[in-house]
Amino acid sequence: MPCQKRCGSQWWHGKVKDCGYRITAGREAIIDVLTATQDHLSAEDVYSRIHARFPNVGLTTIYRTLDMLVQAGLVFRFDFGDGKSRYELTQGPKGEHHHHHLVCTECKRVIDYTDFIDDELELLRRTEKGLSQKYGFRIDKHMIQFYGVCGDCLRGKS
Amino acid sequence: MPCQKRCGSQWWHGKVKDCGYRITAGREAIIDVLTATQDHLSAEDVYSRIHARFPNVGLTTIYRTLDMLVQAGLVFRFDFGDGKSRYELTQGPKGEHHHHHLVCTECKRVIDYTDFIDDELELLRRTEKGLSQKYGFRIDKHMIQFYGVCGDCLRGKS
DNA sequence: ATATTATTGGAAATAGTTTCCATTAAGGAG
DNA sequence: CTCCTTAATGGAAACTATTTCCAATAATAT
Repeated sequence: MPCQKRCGSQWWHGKVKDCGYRITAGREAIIDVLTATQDHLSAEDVYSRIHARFPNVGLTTIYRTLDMLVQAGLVFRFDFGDGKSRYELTQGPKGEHHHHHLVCTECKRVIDYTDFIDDELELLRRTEKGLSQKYGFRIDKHMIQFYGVCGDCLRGKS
Repeated sequence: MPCQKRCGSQWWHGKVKDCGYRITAGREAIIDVLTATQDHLSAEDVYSRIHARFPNVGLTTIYRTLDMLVQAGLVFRFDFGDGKSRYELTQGPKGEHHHHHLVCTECKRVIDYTDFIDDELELLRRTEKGLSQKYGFRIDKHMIQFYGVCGDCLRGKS
């Protein structure tokens, strides 16, 4: 696929190049899809959204590229317990919206929350520091998820 | 499989029965394996440990039983990013050792830590309360994991 | 001891993800 | 701008963890 027009969003080019990866139209398209959504997309989700515009981008490339973006630190891979990986930008073009997740174990709905995030991040920073000292780890990222049953499912039941 | 001798550990029988499940030798064996280890076992791991003593317990039963134990709240399922689920008792017979995880993304080693856990749990309690009020969730459990590169891998590299 | 119903093992099916390999295209050098 | 090297690609096939199916078996209530 020729890579004619890629002017819109270059904020991520540096990180990708720094890791020795090339900029391609497929990668561009995947980043675009992830940038445009608030959802937690699976590889298949990304594939179908891309396929509409670029019918010749294969599912294999989606997997490969998502892996690559995870390596490069641009994307975070989540597991919400439904058997497939979900992908999200670690941060958008402007560094916005770091959040944590609240997962309904009944309907599998996932809520992003940012409430309390400041307290959480503050504690996490302290914990990260302590852990990295005690265990000699270099800590790159964290993950916090709460699991439970959402209001709808609670009402729908009992 | 006849269930001849199951006197050792009955602390979990109540929870299982309360959920309408039966006590079987296979379930007994699986709980025993999980109780006896500090590791993060996959279904296959559990299978091979059980198979030594009970050659006629099938892998399917392992999966089924682990699912059931997760439902009953006795076991927690983790995903450390290596493509297979890992299982751990939510708490041992005496409620000991609640911990969080530190995962090396290079060698996949997982360290259980309990340092800082008090501060973390205190914050989590507050967050849980706030979240459940705001979003109407009933929160059942949480998961905190840190990802990074362990000391050995850091040294082995650069 | 018996009847009911959940649990079981094994084979086969499924689903997500990875591998393989010949082809194509990105990015640096000239 | 063109050439060259090497990474990236697509599609089919392979792989692996997990689930489904079903007839046989065993756990509990009576």
